[in-house]
Amino acid sequence: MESGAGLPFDPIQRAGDIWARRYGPAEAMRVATSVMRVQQILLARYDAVLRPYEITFARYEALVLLDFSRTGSLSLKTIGERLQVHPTSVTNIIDRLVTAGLVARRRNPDDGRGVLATLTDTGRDVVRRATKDLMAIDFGLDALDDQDRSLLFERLRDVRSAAGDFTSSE
Amino acid sequence: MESGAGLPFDPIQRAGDIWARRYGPAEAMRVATSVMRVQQILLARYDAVLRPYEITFARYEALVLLDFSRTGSLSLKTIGERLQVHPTSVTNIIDRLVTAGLVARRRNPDDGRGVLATLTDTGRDVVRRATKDLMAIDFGLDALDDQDRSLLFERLRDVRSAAGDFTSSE
DNA sequence: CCCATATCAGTTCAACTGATATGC
DNA sequence: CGCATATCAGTTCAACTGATATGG
Repeated sequence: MESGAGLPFDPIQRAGDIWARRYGPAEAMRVATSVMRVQQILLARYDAVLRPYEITFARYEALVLLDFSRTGSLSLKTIGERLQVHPTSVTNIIDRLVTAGLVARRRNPDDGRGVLATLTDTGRDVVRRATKDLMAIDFGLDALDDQDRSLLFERLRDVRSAAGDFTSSE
Repeated sequence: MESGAGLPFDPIQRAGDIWARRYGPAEAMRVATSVMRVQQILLARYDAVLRPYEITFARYEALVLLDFSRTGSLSLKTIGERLQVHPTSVTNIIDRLVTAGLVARRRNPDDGRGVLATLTDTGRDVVRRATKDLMAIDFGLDALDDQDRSLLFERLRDVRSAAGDFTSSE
């Protein structure tokens, strides 16, 4: 992929070496910095792929969640919980998707306090096409084989679990 | 660590299962989503630890880089390259650090176009104490042992390398 | 009444674009 | 002159706080 930047050395490796001499054990810092940087790289690539559809990755994630639901609609509350997004951010994300014609808002018939976001036909088409495009670039992870991917998922799940992100095995 | 949220199931695991039935192979998507979420979790924890010092993680990273340099000073250009941050963002980050009295700006004597950012005594004290605090929480990665950390670093390095982030082995 | 859900107004933060000043 | 470095003005985005409206 090789975007123009490209230092002639690995800045995280170098920082880790200096860190180890100056501060102490550098293993955690190296992983932390790597996660930050990879997140930045991946997000930039996803946003580039999604630009033609005029959606951000955050909005794409909301569309996927809706496409997954049986009826194509979910309460904003549920969307916020699943995507771990702040209520006001959910309102904003759905606002944009409604403006773009990809989602419709309606009151929850079962609970007048709630609002349901529902995929429109256009929205369903966009999420399917965007997904195809993201899978075509392998989510920016073609450097990893399936074993690496499973391993990475599991270790990152351990971190999420320890942070109290969810509770299944306890 | 258990912040209040906490779903009764792993939302990424669940999304992966549905994805596999609806869209196809879900390994890449699971890793991608995990990276996004872990980055969010870690950043929130770092910002909480750094709040007493009134710096963000981005500003902390700049302080560390300066502390690592022989003279405690680097050109803004170098800082931007190492931290992979946009020039205007570097200006902003250094602005804040100067206002907080942690860094001083001066012209580069060797190149009048450049500006050097230099750690103040206060800045050096803050970065040392903040580092101690971050190491005390193990950078939020106490769920991983050293072997996991090395493994994670290496696989994430593969992703960064494939993205052209640096060139050392080619 | 209290609590839940969603929204609104406004703040902070960081990435970015485009234009500009200054020095090599 | 062209090019590099940094800054400035302004936009977009997302997370957040605090306040508010509405319904259970």
